[in-house]
Amino acid sequence: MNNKKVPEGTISRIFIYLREITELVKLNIHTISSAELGERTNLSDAQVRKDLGYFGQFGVSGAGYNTQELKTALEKILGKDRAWNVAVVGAGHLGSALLTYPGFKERGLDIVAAFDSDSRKVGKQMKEITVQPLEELPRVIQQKKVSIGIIAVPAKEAQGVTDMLVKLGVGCILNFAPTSLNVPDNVKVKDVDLSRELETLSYFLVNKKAQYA
Amino acid sequence: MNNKKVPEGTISRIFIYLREITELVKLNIHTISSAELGERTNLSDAQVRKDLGYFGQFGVSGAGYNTQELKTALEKILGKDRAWNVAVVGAGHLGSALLTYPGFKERGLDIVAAFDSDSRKVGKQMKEITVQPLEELPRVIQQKKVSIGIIAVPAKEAQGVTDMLVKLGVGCILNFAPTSLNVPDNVKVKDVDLSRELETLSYFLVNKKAQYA
DNA sequence: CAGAGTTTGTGCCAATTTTCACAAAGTATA
DNA sequence: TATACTTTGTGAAAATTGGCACAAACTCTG
Ligand SMILES: NC(=O)c1ccc[n+]([C@@H]2O[C@H](COP(=O)([O-])OP(=O)(O)OC[C@H]3O[C@@H](n4cnc5c(N)ncnc54)[C@H](O)[C@@H]3O)[C@@H](O)[C@H]2O)c1
Ligand SMILES: NC(=O)c1ccc[n+]([C@@H]2O[C@H](COP(=O)([O-])OP(=O)(O)OC[C@H]3O[C@@H](n4cnc5c(N)ncnc54)[C@H](O)[C@@H]3O)[C@@H](O)[C@H]2O)c1
Repeated sequence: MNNKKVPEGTISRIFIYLREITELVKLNIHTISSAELGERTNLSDAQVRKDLGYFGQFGVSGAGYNTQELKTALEKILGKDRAWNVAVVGAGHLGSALLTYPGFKERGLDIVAAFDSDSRKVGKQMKEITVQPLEELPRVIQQKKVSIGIIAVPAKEAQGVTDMLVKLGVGCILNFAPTSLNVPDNVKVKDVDLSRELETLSYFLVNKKAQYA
Repeated sequence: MNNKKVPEGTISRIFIYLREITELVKLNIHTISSAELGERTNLSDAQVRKDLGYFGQFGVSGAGYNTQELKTALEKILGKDRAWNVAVVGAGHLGSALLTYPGFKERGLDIVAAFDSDSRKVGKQMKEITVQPLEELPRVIQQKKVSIGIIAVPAKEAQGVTDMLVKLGVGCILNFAPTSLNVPDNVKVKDVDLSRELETLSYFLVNKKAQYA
């Protein structure tokens, strides 16, 4: 264990390990080595050990990691021993897909509200959630103690919606709109720009020959 | 200009610059400095210059960059002077959202086919695309010269579908399934794990106090 | 319980990426 | 045209990140 800053990549990978470990516990596998865990996650054994090392010492030399213990420890550290309340703004194609996805709840991410400015969308029921008008946003966000917001509105609406959320104390935002959001330093934004992901892949194709020349 | 390997992050950011520059051209703004471009994209001026520097010299000292020229140059370099054929496998909630999204085509990413193993989904029309049965995949992928595949099937189906695509010569894959895919070295996979993105954000909340302590 | 084998945790090094900083090259003005 | 100002392009420094390698810690077997 050390006090050094944990790299962003490590945090992301830790959740991969946790996902795998959870699977192993279900399969009644009690022990796993960093090498095996790396194999299953397409990462190196050294990477696995180094990543876990940021959070503590969980392993046993010569034996590996106890899956149940590691699972419990990681869940505690990562804040997975509680659920997080999430709100989706924009109940269009993408917003709807997110609202109906059961995988979030399974992982402690509880979508508790959805908003849309279009009256035709308002009132729609999706799973347990009813789409509410944008006017309700301030009240509901505070009442339901939402700490994570998802932006699924068109790009030119994104900054405005973001400002509302930030003002209400939402601490982080997952942004699907292809635009750069401005937020204060204490708010964390994660962009998911799908066009850009595909474009980056296409660039790989453009330069494939070069790479292997 | 140099022959050095271009960092992945640079490639991703270059598309951000291009998006912004395209906007500027539309707004009839003819010139922009690295500082201004950085401002608009939440990146540093040095980062902007260094990134562009991997691809050539586009600026004019004392003046900045000509937006139209930079746009044309970047589009050429990035392979945006042509379109890429994309196929979506899995026409469920997420797949449908992707199929109806007009933003891809605008950026030269042409979804030309969609497949689903569920007969209830097959035949559905979404924009110009009709969902086809999985059996048609090999024929269609080759006929339509698909070079990018999008995996939007459940996690346990993902590897099987991936293997099919890889076998047919698809060069890169955007994977939405929360699982680690195994592919040969010459195939590029980009994972979009939305649960993990949200989890990573929640970790930020857990450690927010610590960060500012 | 001794000796062989396994696996962790981590210091150190290598590679990559970002930031700094400034000479060189331009613009603008009068 | 000269002078002041602006901005680029890029080496060199700093920071971050990933991989190696091995002592130490533990297990397993006979
Ligand atoms: N659908 C995709 O596959 C896809 C892919 C990449 C990026 N995106 C991005 O994700 C975002 C959403 O995409 P989508 O396909 O769901 O679009 P969509 O048009 O289907 O849905 C957007 C929704 O936002 C609502 N809205 C508009 N302004 C609003 C506001 N100010 N407050 C609240 N709601 C508002 C609209 O009424 C609509 O229901 C867009 O920014 C888009 O560029 C989507
Ligand atoms: N919807 C979301 O918001 C969301 C969020 C995070 C991750 N994901 C992931 O994205 C993937 C798709 O999610 P979804 O919500 O669209 O699920 P979904 O169940 O709505 O759609 C999956 C589709 O894949 C089809 N399918 C199943 N096996 C197939 C196969 N072998 N070949 C072709 N098609 C097959 C199904 O018939 C179904 O239509 C899943 O892996 C999910 O975990 C989705």
